[in-house]
Amino acid sequence: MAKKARSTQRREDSLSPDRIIEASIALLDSSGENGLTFRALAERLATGPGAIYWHVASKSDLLTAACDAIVARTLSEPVVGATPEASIRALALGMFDAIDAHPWVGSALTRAPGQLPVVRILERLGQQLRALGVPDEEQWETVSALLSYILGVSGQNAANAHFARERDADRSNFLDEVATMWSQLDPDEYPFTRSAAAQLRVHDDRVDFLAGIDLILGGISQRAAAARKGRAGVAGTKSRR
Amino acid sequence: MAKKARSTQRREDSLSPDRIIEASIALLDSSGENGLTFRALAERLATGPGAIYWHVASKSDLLTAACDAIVARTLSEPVVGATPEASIRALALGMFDAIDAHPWVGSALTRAPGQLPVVRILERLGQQLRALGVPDEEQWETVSALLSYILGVSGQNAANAHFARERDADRSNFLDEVATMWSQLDPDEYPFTRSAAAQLRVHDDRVDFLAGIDLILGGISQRAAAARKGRAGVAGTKSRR
DNA sequence: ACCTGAACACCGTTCAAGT
DNA sequence: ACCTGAACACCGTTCAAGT
Repeated sequence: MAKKARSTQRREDSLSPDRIIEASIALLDSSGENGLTFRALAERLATGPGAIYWHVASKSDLLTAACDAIVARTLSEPVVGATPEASIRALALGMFDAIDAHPWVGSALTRAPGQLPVVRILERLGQQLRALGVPDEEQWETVSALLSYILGVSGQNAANAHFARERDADRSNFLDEVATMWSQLDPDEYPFTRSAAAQLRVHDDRVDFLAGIDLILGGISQRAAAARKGRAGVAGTKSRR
Repeated sequence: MAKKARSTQRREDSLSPDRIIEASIALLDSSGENGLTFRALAERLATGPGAIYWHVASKSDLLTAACDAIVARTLSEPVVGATPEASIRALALGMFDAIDAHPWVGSALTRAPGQLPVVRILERLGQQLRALGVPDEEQWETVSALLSYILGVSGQNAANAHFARERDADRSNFLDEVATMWSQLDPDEYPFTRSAAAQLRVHDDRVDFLAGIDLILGGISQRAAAARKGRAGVAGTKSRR
């Protein structure tokens, strides 16, 4: 057999960042956040823990890279022809579903501020806010609000999934435990939470998530309306902040 | 010397959950999230790691308890006579400042879903939403949105502080690094993020945070206005969702 | 009832040594 | 250039044994 022509030919099963990331995703999906271990990973890749460090700088980098792979996949469809509001909703729901499928992505996102996976989301949101006509000076705080909300829900979802895994391996079971705890709180001190316990049992995370996005979008459009009115009416009276 | 009268008298320096929690807070404030260690804690309390387990069930319980102590302190002032909106703003800002002073509280909150510290915040928000006249069926999703946003910002702040500590011990230095990274992104793929890099350098977290709260409050009032209009006008046309 | 501290079963990371 | 795997410096948690 003549040797292969390609000069950078490698053994099919040799290590590479991509193979390591794929194995990490598989491990995280099957065993949760603390299932990702250099030793477990090495076993899965039929190598030693040290080998992985040739391709990857640290565990947190690896987690961020795995997270980024999921985010990039999720944001891959461009969503043409929709209104900016619809695009933001679609983008947000896409992220929600991705985190629902891979809860560890939620905590990875909140632990990688300003890193590539977060930037991908920021960019998409920002472009839609521009399309929506949000004035330049308000774009940063508006995109920050949307992003914080999305990351907040992500983190909560991840934490719920993590707790459910640790405690009883069932998620609705865990929510039920929390609801029971809430309904046993002191009625004088926690009237709202007690009544909310019932809602907690029947709520739909996805619907609640979208309701929050709509609330923020509503705030954006209200602010835009106020700005229009301000421009049309008398000078600077009643301006914001 | 006659022995003291109190029957449950203990050595002044004996262990108690409270002393352990205070020592934990001191440790977390001075050495960050992973400064809290049973060995370091034991040394500070002049005892062994095993002794702590007599009073505390696990590390995550301890972290939640420390977090709860800060949250309870922060929410202690009742804020009388203010409008519901102003109360929500004050409450949110209080939490923001507390997390700014104790960044580890941010990540502790996001890792304790449905637990006491989160419930305290939920309750206060919920009571103000009732005062605001948000209808019963909308209270849950509204309070969820506010809470997710607050927790999202908390988590981001905690992550920023954590990263800054790990990398260069200076926070604005870290934001500068991120801003530089953003400004070097591909202009075609990341136009928004590149232009946002400038804002990142000069922004004020606290102002941005409040702007997000105002956006959500705006969405709430807009929804209320739409509901009033719907009731006054023709039947169910233009109803939400 | 409360405390001690050694021991267990793990971690991430490094690094001399190999190919 | 890439891989091996033992070793280092940690962890949280348990538990027999003490007072």
